[in-house]
Amino acid sequence: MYKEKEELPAVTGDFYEQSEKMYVATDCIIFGFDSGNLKLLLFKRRVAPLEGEWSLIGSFVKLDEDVSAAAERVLEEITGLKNVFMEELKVYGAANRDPGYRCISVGQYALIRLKDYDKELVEHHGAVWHDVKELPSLVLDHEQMVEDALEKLKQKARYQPLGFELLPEKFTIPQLQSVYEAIFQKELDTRNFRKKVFSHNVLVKLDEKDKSGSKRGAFFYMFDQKRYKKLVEKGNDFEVF
Amino acid sequence: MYKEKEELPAVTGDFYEQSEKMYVATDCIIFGFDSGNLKLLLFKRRVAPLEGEWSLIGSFVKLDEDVSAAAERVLEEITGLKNVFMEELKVYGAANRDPGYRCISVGQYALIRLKDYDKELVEHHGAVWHDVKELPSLVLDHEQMVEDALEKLKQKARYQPLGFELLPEKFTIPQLQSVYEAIFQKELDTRNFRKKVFSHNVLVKLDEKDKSGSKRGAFFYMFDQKRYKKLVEKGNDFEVF
DNA sequence: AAAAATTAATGTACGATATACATTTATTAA
DNA sequence: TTAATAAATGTATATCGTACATTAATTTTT
Repeated sequence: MYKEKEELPAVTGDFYEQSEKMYVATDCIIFGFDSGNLKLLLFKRRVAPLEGEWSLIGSFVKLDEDVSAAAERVLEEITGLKNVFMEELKVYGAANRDPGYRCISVGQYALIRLKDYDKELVEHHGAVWHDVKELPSLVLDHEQMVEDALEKLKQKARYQPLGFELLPEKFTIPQLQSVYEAIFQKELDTRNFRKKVFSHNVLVKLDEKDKSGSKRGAFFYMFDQKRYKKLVEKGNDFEVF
Repeated sequence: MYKEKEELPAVTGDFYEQSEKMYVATDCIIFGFDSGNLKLLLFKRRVAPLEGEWSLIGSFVKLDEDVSAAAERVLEEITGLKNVFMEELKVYGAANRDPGYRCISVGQYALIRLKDYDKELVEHHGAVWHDVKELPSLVLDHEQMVEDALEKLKQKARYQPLGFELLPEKFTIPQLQSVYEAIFQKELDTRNFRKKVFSHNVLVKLDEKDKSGSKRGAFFYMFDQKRYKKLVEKGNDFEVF
């Protein structure tokens, strides 16, 4: 027999010693929506290294903490929000991505309702909302993360009802359309949009109107989570859009 | 001013000390295709811990190594193959996923041509191909990884020409259909399948026939990478299937 | 009180695509 | 020559995507 350890150093699953530490971090790409535009929450670093530079909001993953929990912790620390839509984007694992340390980062993107977050907390951390069309330079590979997140959002939003995550519970159809126009970066036809979103029977019309946007006013709607879940369970692999 | 470090422990991006090590690994979900069935390459552990148990093939990520490079290294060490389709699946980051150590794993799935790999190398590592419909129990969260990979493959294969990665360069339409039937886990209509795959003009018909599967023989085709890339560049967001 | 202004809401016709479905063809083996 | 086998092909229908213009409700202005 051959000596297993020597001939099969890496794939056998037994541990070898690493002389330096490997760090694991998570960075959050936090999206919001306001007056027709997608917004991104960025953070101006107030300590070295990279003081004064804009970056995403992140943290190291603690040794006894799930990676997803780390991202939830960061989000809550910055915005005060729990239980919002958040999902893994991608691992950023280039050996040289962070000069000086070896650190991989798990990018996670979140969609939040701009009305809900804790403004004091955000300001206290030096975090600021930026229009995604006018972003400053970001540290490290954070610009890549944002680009990837925008692309993933575009893809996912076609088959999962993500638009609703960016709006208040009560919203109007013109508002919803505006969200999707921001995500897909193109204008949509009003009539076709309505046809599509109504076709799934997951919107509940309310009696109330939103008069802030027009003289006539637009009816409020709510998204029916239960009915949506039933559709998914039935294996309905439908396009929300 | 407040003391930044105390009040903002985690989100400022500066380093705090971790008392124990965080390990980063990668596990490869390696798919092949043979006689109508999807196959998965599994590895019977020959050393403690978990000796004798089946697991995916993995490795720790080295300190000076990209995460993706680690997966490529594992794949080559096991199969002798380079430059095959491989893509990140998901991070497995539960704090307690590996008893004893804190280790996160980046799952990566690969699609390989069964004719190409180095059989001696595979056997030498104690790796064995299993039909995905008859898998043994796997260690840790590896069963979850396989399930996730199968689901992702199903999703991705609709919009990206992944089926070709599992076949030899020259293949017949019945073979190709068989691959997609294995991926989607359902039977497809011959006429509609042909209509669809030919509609994109990315298949090149050869003069040669494959007589192994029938008396009449089926013509060989090749996938035209260049023409496919042109379509993608034109922004053609088409369903391969 | 009437008119103007503004955004919300609605329907239809046409083209493209998905789906369901049965027969003929090429070749080998008997 | 016949039988057997899998490969190859076309059409009709339903569904869905897309393009496109007018009317309705309400407030503000005159």
